[in-house]
Amino acid sequence: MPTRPVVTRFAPSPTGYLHIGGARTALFNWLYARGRGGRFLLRIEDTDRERSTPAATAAILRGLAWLGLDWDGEVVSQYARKDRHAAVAHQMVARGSAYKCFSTQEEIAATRAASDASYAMFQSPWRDVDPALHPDLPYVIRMRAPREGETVIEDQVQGRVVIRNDTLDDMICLRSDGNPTYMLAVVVDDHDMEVSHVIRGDDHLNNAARQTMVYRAMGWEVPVWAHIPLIHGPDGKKLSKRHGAVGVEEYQVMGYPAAGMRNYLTRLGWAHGDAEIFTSDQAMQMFDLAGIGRAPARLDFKKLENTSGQHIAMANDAALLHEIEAYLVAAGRPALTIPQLDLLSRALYCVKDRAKTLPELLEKAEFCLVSRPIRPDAAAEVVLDPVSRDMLRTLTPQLQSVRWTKPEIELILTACAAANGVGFGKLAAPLRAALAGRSATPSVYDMMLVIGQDETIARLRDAA
RNA sequence: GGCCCGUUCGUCUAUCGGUUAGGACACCAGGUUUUCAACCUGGUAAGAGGGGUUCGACUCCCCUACGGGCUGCCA
Repeated sequence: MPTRPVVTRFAPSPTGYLHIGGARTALFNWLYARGRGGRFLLRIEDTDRERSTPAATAAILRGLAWLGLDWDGEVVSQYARKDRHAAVAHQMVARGSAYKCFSTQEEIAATRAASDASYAMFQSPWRDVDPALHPDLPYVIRMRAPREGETVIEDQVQGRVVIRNDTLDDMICLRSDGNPTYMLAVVVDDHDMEVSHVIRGDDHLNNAARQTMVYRAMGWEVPVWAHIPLIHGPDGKKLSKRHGAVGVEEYQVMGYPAAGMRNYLTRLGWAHGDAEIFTSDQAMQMFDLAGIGRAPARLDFKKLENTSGQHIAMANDAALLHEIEAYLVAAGRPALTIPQLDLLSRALYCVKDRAKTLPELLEKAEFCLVSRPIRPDAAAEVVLDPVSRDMLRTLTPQLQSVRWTKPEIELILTACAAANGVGFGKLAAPLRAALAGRSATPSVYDMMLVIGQDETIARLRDAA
């Protein structure tokens, strides 16, 4: 295998959001390059002018940025390189490895219809026509693909794949409007960008054979191929809208931290022994093409949540706070005030290891984010049942008419318990049953500590 | 239709001819715990089917079934 600098790339077509599968492909390329001191490039495949949109490109860039997948150099627009592609196409014609075809789409369709085998490949009647006899009409440039022999793809994931040349037709390289097709553009760009490793979805495995022909025709070095299986939905079917979240930004809105997302996606369809939870730096060191599985992997939200939770727990507090702020923006939720941020940062130690997602973390930190003093009309509140109310009355008669948040009630009950020498669990049980949701919260002690209930704590200590 | 790829616990996977087929998530049971979460212990659970090759096959070969992809002037 030739040794040249490692250069990988991610080359999405801007027709929508950044697909979760595309994100994983980008991640693999990024890990491979970054782990080997190579370069990771980004190219937008926008040769299809009908469907490419600037908004889609922006969404893709946003998605990559959120996942922390940084690329080297400028974003390359494939469309902007159309002249170069056309030049190569004509160069191939000059070399005899491609030819001008004047058949129109209607003619091709008619030929197919007249044929017995409706699946028959189209064989252009212009393949061997003397150029001197060419009409002055619009034409496409087709590859003069070899009809004998076979093309071999040495794939790092799928192994050695042999494709008979007679099963490949003369693909179009240059459209009749002078624009290149994907099949030509991708090869020219990868060559010009000095891409050494093409890591992409296995839906391109067959294409690799045709693209190899272009490399050969131009005398260019063929890159190392690695065709990775696509991601499927939980039901094993191809991932689609009906599976719910397909775009990466949806995952950001659901509150998964980028590091957890990266870890999960890396581990989805790739393994390195028993390694499960790792940082991106560790992933870069471990990542290799040999560890990529050959079968499509299914998305498993349970495992994603677990991985996500472990990353939240191991996150650096400052970084986590920033991530939370970014999450709130992405989710369209109100930003936290400075005092709230301050309180939250103090509460992190007792809430971050018990949340699977960012919104869940916020929910468990509700006790320190709610505005104080708690007012009867506060949004997050509960109405006490008679038994619980009675309990509260034993210590603080003036509390009867006030409605409290759940954590607040537990706080009060703790003081209550301390005063009566009764265990909190015993006293709180009936009340807890009456509380809707039974949402998990940090320990009362931690909550009081965070919100500065030092006096209450002191009283508890005395009682104990 | 043709060609190509794939198939180990429910899920992600380890194994690269010889293992009681391992780990993780999920699940179940028990423990710990002043709540929840966390944590600890244990448990259920897998080589699609059929032929070969071999002393020996999850590992190699063939067939079948199932799943996926390509077969576009889409990428």
